Amino acid sequence: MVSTVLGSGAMDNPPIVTVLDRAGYRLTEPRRSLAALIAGREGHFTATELVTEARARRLGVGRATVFRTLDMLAELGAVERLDLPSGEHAYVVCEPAHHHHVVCSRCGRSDEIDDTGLRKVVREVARRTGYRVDEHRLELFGLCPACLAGQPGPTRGVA
Amino acid sequence: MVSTVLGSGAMDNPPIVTVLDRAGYRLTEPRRSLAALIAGREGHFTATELVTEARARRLGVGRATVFRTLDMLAELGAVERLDLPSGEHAYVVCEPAHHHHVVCSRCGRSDEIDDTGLRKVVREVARRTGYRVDEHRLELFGLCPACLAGQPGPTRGVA
DNA sequence: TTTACTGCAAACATTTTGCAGATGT
DNA sequence: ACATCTGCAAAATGTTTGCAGTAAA
Repeated sequence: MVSTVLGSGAMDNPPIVTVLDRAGYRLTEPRRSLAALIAGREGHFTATELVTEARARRLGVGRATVFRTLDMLAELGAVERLDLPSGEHAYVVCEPAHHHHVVCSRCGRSDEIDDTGLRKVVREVARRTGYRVDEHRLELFGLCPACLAGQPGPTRGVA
Repeated sequence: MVSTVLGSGAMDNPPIVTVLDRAGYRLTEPRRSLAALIAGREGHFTATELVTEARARRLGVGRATVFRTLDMLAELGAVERLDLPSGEHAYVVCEPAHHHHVVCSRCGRSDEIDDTGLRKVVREVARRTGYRVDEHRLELFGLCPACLAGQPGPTRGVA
C-alpha cells in the first residue's frame, strides 16, 4: 500500500548532470560543481549551505547560480523543495517523477515514500469538498532508525 | 474515511481573543486589532498582508507584533502556517487541535480536512521505513467549487 | 559564432532582535 | 506596582535581478 525506498537519499539516482543534459541545458562548470556538491550531501541541504560550501572550496560558484540551478533541478524533479517545520526551505535529492519524503529531524536524512495510499486520501478529499485538487504535498518528520538507535552522527537542527 | 469541514475557514471557530485569554496572554489592544483583522479575512493571508492592512487602517500595530502574535497563535493552534507552492508562508484560521487544509489557488479559500485516512498512511510509512514519525504535514492545492464554477471573486495569486 | 550562462553587487523581501517606554492586570 | 507587551529601527536572513563579461555548443 505504501512502498518505500530506503537508503540515504542521493545514493542511486540518475546523476544530476545527466538530468540537466537531457533537459537541454548546458553542462557548465558551475553546474558540474553544484551537481557534485549535491551528490555529496546526505539528507537535506539548503541553498545557503551550498553557497557556503562552494565558497569554502573556492569553486567560484555564485549565490545567484546556486538559486538558479536549484530552481531548475526542482523544476526537473531531480530535487525536491521541502518546507521544514522550522520554516526553512531545504532540498533533497529524489527520483525525478514524484514525491514525498520522511525527513529525520536530527540528522536530516530523508527517504522517499510513494503515494499509493495517499492518492486515495486525496481523491476522497476532492470528492467531499468539491475542490479540484491539482497539487498536493506531504511531508513527514521524525527520527530515522539510526538516530532512534542513538547513533551519534551529524545533527542537522531541523527544529 | 476523510471527513471535511466546509465553509469559509474563519466562520465558526472560537474567537481568537478567547484563545489568547485562555492561554494566559494579556488581551492588549494590538492583539485585539489583529484578532479582528484575522477574523475578517477569508482564505489565507500572509504576515505582510496583516502589517499592510493594520497600517492602512492606522491601527498602530507594528510589524514585530504581527509576527509575534502569529507565532503565538500558530503555537496555540488557532492558526496554521501554510507553505504555498510558491514558497510563500501564509496562514489560515483553523480549529485548534489538528489539521490539514485544501487551499484554493485562485481565491485563497481554505477548508479543513481531517486526517482519518492519512493516519493510516503515516502509520504504514513508519512501519516500512523504521522512522518514528513525530509530525506530518499535508497540504492540498487546487480550485474550490466556486472558482471551478467560474465565479469571479478576489484572485489571491497563489502561484 | 551565437546565445545560454555566469558572477557580482545591488535590490528586495521576509523575519528577528534590542530596547526604552507604554499598558494590562 | 510590575511584568508583559509594544513600536521602532536596525540587523539578520533569504531570494531575485540587471548587466557586462565568459564560455558552452
